[in-house]
Amino acid sequence: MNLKQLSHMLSLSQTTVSRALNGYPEVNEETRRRVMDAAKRHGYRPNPSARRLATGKSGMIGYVMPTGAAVDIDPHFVEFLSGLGDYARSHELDLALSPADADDEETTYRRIVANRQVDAVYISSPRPADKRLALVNTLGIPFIVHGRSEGFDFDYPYLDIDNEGAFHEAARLLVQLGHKRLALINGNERETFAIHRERGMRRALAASGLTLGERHIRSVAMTEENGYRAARRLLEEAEPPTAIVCSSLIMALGVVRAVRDLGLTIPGDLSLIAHDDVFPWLRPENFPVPLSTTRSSIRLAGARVAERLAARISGLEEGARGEVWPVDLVVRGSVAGAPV
Amino acid sequence: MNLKQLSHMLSLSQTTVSRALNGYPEVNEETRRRVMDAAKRHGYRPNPSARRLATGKSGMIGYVMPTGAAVDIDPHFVEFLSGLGDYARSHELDLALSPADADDEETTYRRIVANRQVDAVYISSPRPADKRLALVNTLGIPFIVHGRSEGFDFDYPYLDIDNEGAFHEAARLLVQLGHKRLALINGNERETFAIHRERGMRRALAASGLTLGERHIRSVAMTEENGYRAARRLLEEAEPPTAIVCSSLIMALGVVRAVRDLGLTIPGDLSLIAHDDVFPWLRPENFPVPLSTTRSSIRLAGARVAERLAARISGLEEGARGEVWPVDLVVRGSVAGAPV
DNA sequence: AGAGGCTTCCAAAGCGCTTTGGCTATTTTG
DNA sequence: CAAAATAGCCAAAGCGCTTTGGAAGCCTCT
Repeated sequence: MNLKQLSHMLSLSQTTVSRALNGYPEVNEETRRRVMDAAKRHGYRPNPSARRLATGKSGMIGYVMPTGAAVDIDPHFVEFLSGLGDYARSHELDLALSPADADDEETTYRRIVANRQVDAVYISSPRPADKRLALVNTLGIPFIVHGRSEGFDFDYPYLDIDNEGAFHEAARLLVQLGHKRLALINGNERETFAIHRERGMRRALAASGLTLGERHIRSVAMTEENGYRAARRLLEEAEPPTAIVCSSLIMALGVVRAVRDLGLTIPGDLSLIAHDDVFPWLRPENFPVPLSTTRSSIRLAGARVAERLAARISGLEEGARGEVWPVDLVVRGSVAGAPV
Repeated sequence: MNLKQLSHMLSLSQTTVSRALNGYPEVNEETRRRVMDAAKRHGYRPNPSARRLATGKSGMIGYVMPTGAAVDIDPHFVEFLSGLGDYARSHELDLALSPADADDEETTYRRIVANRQVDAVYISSPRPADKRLALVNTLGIPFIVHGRSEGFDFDYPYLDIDNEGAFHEAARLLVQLGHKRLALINGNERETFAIHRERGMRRALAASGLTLGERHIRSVAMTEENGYRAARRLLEEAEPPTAIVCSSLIMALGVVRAVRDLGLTIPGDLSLIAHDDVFPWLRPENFPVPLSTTRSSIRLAGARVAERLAARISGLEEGARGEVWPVDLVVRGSVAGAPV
């Protein structure tokens, strides 16, 4: 059932039927009802390919997905996607994942924009002065960044959590508990979120005259193994930290294992706080010692990004509005006063 | 730059240019070279929307993604996607994720097929007599199932791993080591892979005159917490199992925690084998006691599924070929002879 | 030399929608 | 009451590609 057939069966022109269905004003309300009704009854759905060709809109949200044998998509992505999809579904949007060579995403961005394959894109895990940002900004496609970049002379729309504030609070708590030697096991130091977290932690320490030595920061890919290694190195030093803040639950698994291997205990010898993106399959309260966390649902973020993208596509949202979500500090058994 | 302009600039008809570009025979080889050359020089790329409208082919692989507040996409998905994307990239295919109400995926399948939004789909986590299979089969869109279903009167193309064989081997090893009370912590019992694993394990036990009692099987969603709970229940019974086979690494985390909480040891009191889909961020060799696993890279499976879908789209693959990959049994420290 | 067959090209008709530019009544306005 | 505005509808022109149905030119064959 296509427009032609439908309009013929209603003895109306395609123009009128099209307009009736798309809510244009120049059509009699009763006619509109007739049309709407017939469309529903016959299950008419406009062909998206045709509509896309005519309007240039695709009804899709795009994501350029870096791939390659050496590239690991991180498990956060699926949770984010889950939220994004949840919203997208209710608004008849589909997602287009365009795999790209991790070393050359630009070509792919240009292609999907030139071909009008998607109405908007979202960008994740931005770095300072991230080239993708500058690119989509000049390409002029609606976009939202999940996270933040830095060092641009233009503003851009983003959704981020208050990483700096979160880690500031975490560190502040530890300092208040008497800890003097803190360490940070961070994610990739080239990503903005990691920079912000470090910044927040330093700020909290500085407020009490403490510092975060170079040897007390580890920036690594967020795997269990890296968490373990980082923790071992830290804890085997001459003056080991008495508290660690850690950028992910998965790394925290490794930290806990390291602590055990060294015959230490949490929170007796070491206090631990980790950031929790809220995975259904790994929960901080189920750690051997319930883990204190800075918590923010990445899934909700996905839904919100989808919502804002939809708003941008339909012109409801404009400008470079940034949105920063506060992060909960959830204290559980893994923190205690500094050992004497 | 579109076809019209290009053909005009070459003083050829659109027909000829189109044919030259698409490799049709009815065009002079020299003309073809001229056309190809000019196309490349001017960076001409056919508009996919137009092509799609004309041909009905979209250049996309589809996946219907169940969503909803209660639906958790499992972290395996992202690894699979990673492999899929890796292959898709090299063949200029994009992925279309269509979010669907988890209770009504049919509507979405019908929509993407009717609208010709994708050239092929893949189906994951099938169940016996899975409705999606029957549906796509009648809808007549190329597809591949990742996993297997059962109980159909038609064949279908799939890629699966030898779950039954894997768990058979795992159980057989444990039996050979003298274990008599084995338990299985499985995934959702309604999914075929879980059924196959149970079947494999039962078969191994039966071969030695042993059985797997109802109380020695737990079928749960694959989270750390569920692994913990299942293990506790099993181990707190009057006659606890001396060996557990577990369907996922994530659940195995929980099992390990339960064992510790009960003051038991691996492999002294309990031998443990888990299935490993090969995540970059959680490796069995890094468990407190290196974990024995049945191993199969889900990422490679993703790449293979993409490859076969591409072959099906272009007509290179036909029929209902099933492909079953063998699974490695990797023995590490977590298994030992049954306690005396 | 004329019929038949290739080769190589083209004009034009889709694909199914949106949108422009009218056109005809009907209503409002001065 | 004529003129102007408005409401409601339509025909037709795109959007940019593929594909159908020729057609012209040149060979080959009898």
